[in-house]
Amino acid sequence: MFGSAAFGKRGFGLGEAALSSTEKPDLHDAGTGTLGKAVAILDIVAAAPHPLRFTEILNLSDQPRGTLHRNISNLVQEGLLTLKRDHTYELGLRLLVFASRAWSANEFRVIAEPHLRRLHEVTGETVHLGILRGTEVVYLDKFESRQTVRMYSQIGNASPAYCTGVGKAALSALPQDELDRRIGLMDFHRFTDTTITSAEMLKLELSRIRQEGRAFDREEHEAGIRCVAAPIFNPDRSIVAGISVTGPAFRATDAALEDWTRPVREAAAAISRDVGARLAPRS
Amino acid sequence: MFGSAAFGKRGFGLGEAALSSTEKPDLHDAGTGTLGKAVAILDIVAAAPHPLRFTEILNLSDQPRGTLHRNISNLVQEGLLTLKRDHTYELGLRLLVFASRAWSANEFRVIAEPHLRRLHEVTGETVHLGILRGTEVVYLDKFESRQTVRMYSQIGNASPAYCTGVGKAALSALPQDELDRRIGLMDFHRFTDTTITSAEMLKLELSRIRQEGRAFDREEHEAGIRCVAAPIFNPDRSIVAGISVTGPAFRATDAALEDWTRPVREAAAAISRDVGARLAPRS
DNA sequence: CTAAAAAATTCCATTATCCGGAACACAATT
DNA sequence: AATTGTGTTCCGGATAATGGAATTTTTTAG
Repeated sequence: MFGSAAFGKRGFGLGEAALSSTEKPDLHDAGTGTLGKAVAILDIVAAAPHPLRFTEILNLSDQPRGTLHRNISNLVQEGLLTLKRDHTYELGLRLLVFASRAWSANEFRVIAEPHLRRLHEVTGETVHLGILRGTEVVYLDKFESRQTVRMYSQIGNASPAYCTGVGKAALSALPQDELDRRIGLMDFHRFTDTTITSAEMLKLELSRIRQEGRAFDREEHEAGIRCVAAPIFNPDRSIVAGISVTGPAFRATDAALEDWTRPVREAAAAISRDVGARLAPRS
Repeated sequence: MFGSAAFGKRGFGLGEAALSSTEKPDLHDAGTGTLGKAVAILDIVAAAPHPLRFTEILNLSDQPRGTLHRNISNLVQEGLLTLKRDHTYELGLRLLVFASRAWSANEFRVIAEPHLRRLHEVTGETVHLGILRGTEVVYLDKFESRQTVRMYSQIGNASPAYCTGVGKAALSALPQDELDRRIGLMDFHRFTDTTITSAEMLKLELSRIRQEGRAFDREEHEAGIRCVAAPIFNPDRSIVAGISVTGPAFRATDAALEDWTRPVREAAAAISRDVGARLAPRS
């Protein structure tokens, strides 16, 4: 299987980000000048299931040979891309260095951290924090029940929003027009037999989530994994995220999910509150 | 039209990387064209101890207002930088997404992983894998003794090579001329009272390390932390890295470090061998 | 081992793109 | 209202990116 190629294209961060209000409705500007071309290359290399050679990148990109070669060379020079001895390319180490800082300095994450920890202690299960970026959820933090699994395996991962608890919770906090816009960009793919596979199903599910204030994921993304999630957002919706308690199906029964609902909601509310207070326009 | 001399300046990754041979001793080339300027901005934001505003970045960079503003806007648009509501900038989420892939797909790391795990099981202590990048060591992987500390806190971190076990081990594997070049770029800073603070001291230490085939860090970087490390490298030195076993001073006594030496050296040798075999020019 | 094909890299005239000084908004401060 | 500091936009000009084609290197085939 092969993740749908279509990336969101545009940058959503925390600030201006989440609801891109005054955006020209062009959904197809393929690259903001030179930098855009460079990032497009990184995207191609990142999305590939195996290390790519020059010509492979050439075929996947729309840049002419000469141009592409120079752009790649620049990326290598900057340490964002690496040319290995076997003539294949890898994402560069410098990205790790940047990401390390991006993570540890991220204010939103720092604010949420104590609440995550508490939620983990209360439930004893794995807790995730994810933030909405276009139509995907990017996992920002995680507290694991059993630490046998490695952390990096999840943080920074981007999953489709429509089939994860955190993603659906976050979507439910978007204003209607913005939500519709994003749903329009989605590309529904069936991962399991409970996966939501149409805009209609998703909208129905979201209205239920809005009413109940919590979202479930009953093996919609990965078989054997279930969770409850709740939305996090600040007053002007410039930050839209979610938090979840996850467990293996045999432990995360309907009853258990019901039990976790209150603590998850409370943690989410607490984070929303703190974020509203500490990341206000003027501080 | 002479061979080589191809890629220049800086890019150190895995491939051609590690010994960048024919380079002018430029110390601070502030930007390879447009991309270089963009990365320079990311660097400034990453290095800052607190979130920066536009004017602060302006003062720290050598780009004129108009130029800087446009470059920053492009970065924000690409999701590599985030403009928050309080007018400060943060590194963007997209860096996390890229780094997640960069880490999980990194061939060198994947090859080393089983050896790291084994070393951790044998010693019962924390094990680090770091790769040399210029004058710094970037930590690529880590197996912790007690999993209470979070992983991300170390992976992707870049530390000066001269004051860490992994760094010194790696440096010891460089050819003399390349080593001299890099030492010339170093900026010695005293972290503790055992920190190496001059090129002479470092060279002396490195010759000892080369003889013994292992490097110590006796609280040179951080008080209370000691380790033994061994170098990893492939035949042509295009990959230069190190592996270490680390512990708190009270446990990592001289005797303990001596005990760990053999397993560390063996793990390093095994990784070097595997890397030589699997990342050969022709595969 | 040699020949042929494919892939990777370099070249260079053209022009699109980026540059950057300066003017313009927009706050916050007095 | 005046002032200062900060962020954003403009636009002619120069630089740096472009991309087609030639060259070199690597790989495959004979």
